[in-house]
Amino acid sequence: MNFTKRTVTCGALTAADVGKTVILNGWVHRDRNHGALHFINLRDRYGITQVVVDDSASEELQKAAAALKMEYCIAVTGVVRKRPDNMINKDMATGEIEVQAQKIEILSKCETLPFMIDEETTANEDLRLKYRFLDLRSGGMQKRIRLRHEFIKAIRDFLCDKDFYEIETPTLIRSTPEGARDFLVPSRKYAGKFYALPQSPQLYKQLLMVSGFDKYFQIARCYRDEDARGDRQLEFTQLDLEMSFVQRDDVLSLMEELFGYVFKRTMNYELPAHFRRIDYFDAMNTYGCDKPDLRFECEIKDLAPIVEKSTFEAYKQILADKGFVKAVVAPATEGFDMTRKYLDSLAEAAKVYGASFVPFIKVGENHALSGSAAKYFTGLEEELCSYLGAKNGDVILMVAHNNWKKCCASAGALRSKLGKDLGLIKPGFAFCWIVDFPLFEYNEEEGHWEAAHHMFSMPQAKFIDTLEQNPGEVRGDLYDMVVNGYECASGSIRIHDVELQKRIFRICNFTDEEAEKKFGFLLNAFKYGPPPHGGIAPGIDRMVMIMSEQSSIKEAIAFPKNSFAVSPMDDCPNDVDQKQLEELHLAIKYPK
RNA sequence: GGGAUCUUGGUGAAGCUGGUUAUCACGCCACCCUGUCACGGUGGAGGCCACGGGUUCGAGCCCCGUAGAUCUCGCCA
Repeated sequence: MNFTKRTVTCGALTAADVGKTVILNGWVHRDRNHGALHFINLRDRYGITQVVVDDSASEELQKAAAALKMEYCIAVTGVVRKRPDNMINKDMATGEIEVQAQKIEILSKCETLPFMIDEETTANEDLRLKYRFLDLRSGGMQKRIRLRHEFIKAIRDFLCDKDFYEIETPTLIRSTPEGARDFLVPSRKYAGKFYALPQSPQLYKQLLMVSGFDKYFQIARCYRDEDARGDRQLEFTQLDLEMSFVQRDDVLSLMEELFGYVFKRTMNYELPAHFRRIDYFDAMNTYGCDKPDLRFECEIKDLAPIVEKSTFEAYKQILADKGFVKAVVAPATEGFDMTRKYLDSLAEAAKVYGASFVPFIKVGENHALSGSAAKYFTGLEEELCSYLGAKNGDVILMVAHNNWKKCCASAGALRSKLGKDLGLIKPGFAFCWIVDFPLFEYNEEEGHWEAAHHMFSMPQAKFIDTLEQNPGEVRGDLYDMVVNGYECASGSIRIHDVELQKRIFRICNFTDEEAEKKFGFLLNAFKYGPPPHGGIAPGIDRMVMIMSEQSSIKEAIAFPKNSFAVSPMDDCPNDVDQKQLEELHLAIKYPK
């Protein structure tokens, strides 16, 4: 096809180009027609350039300009000229110049838009996804997709400089038990058999270690057939990474260096040389979750010592039953009233995680207490306030539960909501490591232990001899990287010993025969000189979401699915032909 | 599977304790305009207020149901 091909992009021209004849290709972003003077903002991925058609233009050119509508794709031939001094637009990269059009060619027309192409699209998400190709034209989406590209490029540059190999692993793999639900792919050649899409390249990267590729990474697509969330899609991208002959701190240091480099390069943001390391139990007790947002304080305190002395019988009973009582102090905040209604909304947030009610105490002058639970602490006013560091105007919120995790999580929900609502969150990026996770957790429904992380993580040395005696006490060489309250990477030092691996399978209720059948290829490989190894896998989409200060992972993905795992644009998932089903030896049994 | 919130011209919103002609901004169409840059001005078109029932003299508003959306609990090694 013949068209007038661009000689420059819409972001390139400066005062240095004045006098040049240029050709621009792009979309009509804004169109300001003053009759005999007509401005057209022409946009492409690189920027926006102002095109002018004035009364010196031929009648034909003026007509062509008048026919333009928003988002027409056009070619403009013209001469770069400096704008008059008082007409320079300092907010535009190309604001010093404009292009005086000599010829305008319409490359393609555009129907009336379903929504405006702005910096950020305000239309509801369903419509944005249906017209994702238009939504992606917005300034915000363009920036985020660019950031994602630069982020991945910086990762590749950094790791390749460190002698890592980028190696691809299969996306049609065998389905393995445990973990998330697999996406299955039916086999045509083998009736009744299936491939699975990988939840992660976990086993392959371990096998690569056995093969001697001692520094591996991959920008890997992963698939988990679970319900979506704000920060979770069923299809997502990880930086999958593994190294041989390393210990935990080697992996953590590498990540600190990597993210320091990447944040500096892509955002000119300085990260600390080392990220704080927090023991899993400390994180739960202090922040109420294993992915704390460290951009604000508002720490959770154990209230048991004070409650013991109080007359709060309901809570004392919970403590007597080996339960837990925790408190969060909502700091007095200018312009924010702790109304009854707001306190109720806090209680609702905590109840989601198991708290049955949330007593509160308002602190007045000289430790005067009021509120639903104040009466139980008569005589303890000063002690309570100094223990919690509560001052005049603060509100003390309490939660209790027989279950430690639920007590922590309820308090964590309070902390989290207060951080957002009271504006306690400081700008920036707060990285930390959560370390020493328990290796196993008990599955009440199934009635056996299972891996908290996955079955290939190394128990810490001091537990190895006595794993079976009390699996709940065993801590693993596990680590999560957390940023601003999001789990952004998860990793571990792996097991590389056949016997130890078999013991872990047994604790997780796999017989030797089952383990051999399902993981035999890994156990077999471990017979042939496997190196000590470990790794980590940061989530790319989630990092880009956080870096661009978004709260939805969809903002970091070009073509995401909606919350019901549907793509409204191409209407997927969709029906397939009966013939396809027959080739795959499948029959559909519809639910009632 | 559960919970919360929501659904009003193409888009985003307003619409109070139910009251007659459903309001505003952007967009769209027509015309005017020589320095705009989210241009401005004048005029115009465009709505069974998601769908189906119910209460009422009267429903965008109240009640019930259905569908869809967003967030969330469970789930996510």
